Amino acid sequence: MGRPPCCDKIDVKKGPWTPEEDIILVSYIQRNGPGNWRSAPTNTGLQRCSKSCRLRWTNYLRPGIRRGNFTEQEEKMIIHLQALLGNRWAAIASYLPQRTDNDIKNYWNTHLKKKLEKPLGNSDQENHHHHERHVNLKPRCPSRSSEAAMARGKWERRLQTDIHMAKQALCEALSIDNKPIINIPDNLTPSQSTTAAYASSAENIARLLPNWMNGSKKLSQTSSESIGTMKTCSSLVKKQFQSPLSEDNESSLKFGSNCKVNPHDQKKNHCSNYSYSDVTRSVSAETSATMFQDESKPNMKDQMPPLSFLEKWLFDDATTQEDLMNMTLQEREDLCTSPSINPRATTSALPLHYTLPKKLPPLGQGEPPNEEYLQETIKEYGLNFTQDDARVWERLHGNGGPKRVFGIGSSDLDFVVTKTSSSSYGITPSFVN
DNA sequence: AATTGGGTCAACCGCCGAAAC
DNA sequence: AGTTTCGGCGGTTGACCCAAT
Repeated sequence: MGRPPCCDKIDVKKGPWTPEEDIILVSYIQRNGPGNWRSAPTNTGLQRCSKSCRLRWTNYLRPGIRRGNFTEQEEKMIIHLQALLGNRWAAIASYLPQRTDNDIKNYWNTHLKKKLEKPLGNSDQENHHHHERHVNLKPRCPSRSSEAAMARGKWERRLQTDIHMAKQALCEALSIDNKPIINIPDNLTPSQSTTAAYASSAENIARLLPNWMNGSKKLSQTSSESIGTMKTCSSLVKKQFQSPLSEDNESSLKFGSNCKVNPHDQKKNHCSNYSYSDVTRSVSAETSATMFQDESKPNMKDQMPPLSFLEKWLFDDATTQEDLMNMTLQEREDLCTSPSINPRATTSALPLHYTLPKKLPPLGQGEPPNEEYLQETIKEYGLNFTQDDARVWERLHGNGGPKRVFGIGSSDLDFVVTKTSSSSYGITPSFVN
């Protein structure tokens, strides 16, 4: 005997998700956190398989997702990373925190692949050759020995790890200044960046939850404001969740007066069917991103820092790339831990690479905040710290123990729903074992 | 106005390793 | 230890849109 199945495979619904289904799923995730997909269909009454729920969340509903309008920088990064890593879209997506692997894959298949195959103009041609140089690194030639291929595989993995480590170090170092780190291209206004139907996930959630940020015209500026708006949202969600498969009267509550929405018309109407589009604009992706913790995407102070050495390397600068390529692993590690890049690195013997746990514990099972951890964190940030620090946690507990998830509020889904802090200290109990 | 063909992208499929029983 | 499912991933499909004819 093995595991019991998560859902009845016979009555599973397929095809596009309806807004009602989205609401049900979002509500469920607000209560239970992402990760427990197995129980999602049974607990919500959704006629979807767990896999479909997970996919819907990770590719579409998850906050912090930006859709469409790939910037030139993103495009270059994808091209370079694809050349370096191949079609490992999940790995590539980990360098573009706001993009899903599915989106990147689609964008590659529909835009970039063709673009690179086409004969190009002068400036593009350089990129093309540049790209080809990378592509040619790949072990395509069957005459190559398997040892060479293996060595290359190892080298790629090491390089990937190194890049990741360096990026995180840079993220950490640069985010200390509390600079705005969200990476919205200059040429896009907030509304432009979310013009597509179901454009940003913040928009999605707001669409599903009309009072999501009710009463906060501006972006939430203080934590109390955020809490207030979250309260509104939360109570609404609770209310909705009590009768998720409700009839028209409730769906009109959810979607406003024009709520007879055919999902396939959404693209046409560009959200005009929804009465809360203005409210939606007041929600930054960043704000909403902190309200959920995704289990598959490292939050790691999520966004990219300003153009870094590594980004330069990823984008254009062949010289820089060669420099990095020529570095030994040790040298690259030194770069990552250099105090000039990461002032905090000197105090830590721990690797900067921190992998987020894949699962969140069920509500109520998180451990209480650890005193030692709190003291260390307060020492590091003062009393007003608002984020957990995995590095501190790991320094105190090593790799064996339970791991703390980044981010107050972001990982504390219980808080989002119940509005009661999970701990008297105000930090989240989001541990995994 | 009708048809056609290419572009786009959400969602499904199948595989694999890990986890649960 | 063996079986079954889950979760994650990459490849693919098919419905929809839109411009060209």
